[in-house]
Amino acid sequence: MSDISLLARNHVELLPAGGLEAKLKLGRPLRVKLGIDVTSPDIHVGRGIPLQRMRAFQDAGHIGVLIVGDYTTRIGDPSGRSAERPILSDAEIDASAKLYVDQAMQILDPARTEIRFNGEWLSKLSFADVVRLTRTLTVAQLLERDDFSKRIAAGHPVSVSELLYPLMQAYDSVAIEADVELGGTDQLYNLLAGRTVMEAYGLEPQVVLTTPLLVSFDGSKMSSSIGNNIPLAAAREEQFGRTMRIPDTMLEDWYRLVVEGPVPAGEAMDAKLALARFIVARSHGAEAAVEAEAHFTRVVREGGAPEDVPQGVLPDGDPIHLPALLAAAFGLSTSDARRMIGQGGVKVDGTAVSSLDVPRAELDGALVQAGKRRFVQYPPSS
RNA sequence: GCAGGGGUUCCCGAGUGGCCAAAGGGGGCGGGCUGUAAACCCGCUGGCUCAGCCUUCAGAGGUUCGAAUCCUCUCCCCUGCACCA
Repeated sequence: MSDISLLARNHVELLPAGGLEAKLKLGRPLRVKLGIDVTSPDIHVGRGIPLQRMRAFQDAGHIGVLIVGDYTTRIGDPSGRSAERPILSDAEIDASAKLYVDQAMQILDPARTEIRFNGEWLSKLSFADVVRLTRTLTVAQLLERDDFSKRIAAGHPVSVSELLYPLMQAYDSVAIEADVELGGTDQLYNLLAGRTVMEAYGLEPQVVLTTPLLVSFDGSKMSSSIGNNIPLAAAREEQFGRTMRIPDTMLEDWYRLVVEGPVPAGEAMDAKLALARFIVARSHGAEAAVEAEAHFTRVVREGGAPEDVPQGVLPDGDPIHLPALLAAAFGLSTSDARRMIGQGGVKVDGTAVSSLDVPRAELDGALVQAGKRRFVQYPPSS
């Protein structure tokens, strides 16, 4: 019925050995779980990789169960110290969850996806239930987690509530009776904790399948907080440009993990362009990919202005103080703008300017550029 | 609770009375080189119509001509000890 090598393509761990084969022999659609954190409503290409696995299971007739971690997010980090886990309002969480699901559907098959909010069951646990849950793991087991042990070794704080996160995630598997749980390799600990906890609750433990973390253009794993991400919700030009930033040496990994195919023969440049088109097309459609490439060619490769440059309005006065103008147009500080001018990064109609005050006539009807990518057009006064 | 050690600009991390808007690295930005990149080279990196001025070194007071640096209190973190019906 299902080809295991296809389902488990690119996996790093597939545990326990033979577990997936046994599950498939049950002859019913498997419940394949993937948990998502809704702290920021951002799925990026890297986080899309486990989703691609879920899609493969769906295509083979199984059910994808997407767990929205609304409750986990709602609790937040009680110490209030972590910027990564801000406490969000219910409305923010709901909005964020919706965006998240929309993005996930770029990759998933909606007809075979079940969306569940973990508040559904976590909010109903009594304190006694929570204590029962905590009995399923020991402190030593919790501290085994690399992340915790490293932070402790480095003298960084680990709050007790953080120790509960793996337990909450594990309980999700109990609640939905997961057959398989997917995740990045960074989730291995949590996924395995899910097995232990499921067993303690008298369930058949889930099979654990981890996928590699996608290394981004800066050489570290793709992450929203680092800012090296390519969000599935990002604009077409942005997705295209960010993809083109990856070094040629990463092409093989990206093709294997994202496209799930070989790198096309020929120039690295062409392969990268094709990759960028693939990513944009998946999120925005084939036509968007063509437009994004045209934009990239014009702005980045040829150094020209984009097709639709935002219109600006010149302030009163003559001459015009350029730092203030740039600050207003591009959201810079005037100090920043001054630096850019001083370094020859500001052009008016293609010519670098060096003076801080520019006669109004020179700006009237001019195209102003700051750096490579910031443009503003001032319409001629009549 | 007690005893030590800490909290520095986006991040890491120097600085322990003036030469400090604060070393160095990372990241980022601008320029150059180029096939997009990467690599490499140069420069910049708190704010302000900027040869000057203003606001920063957990927070609030204080000492001093002068404080990131000294003192007091507060908050937070770490380590050890103690507590643990």
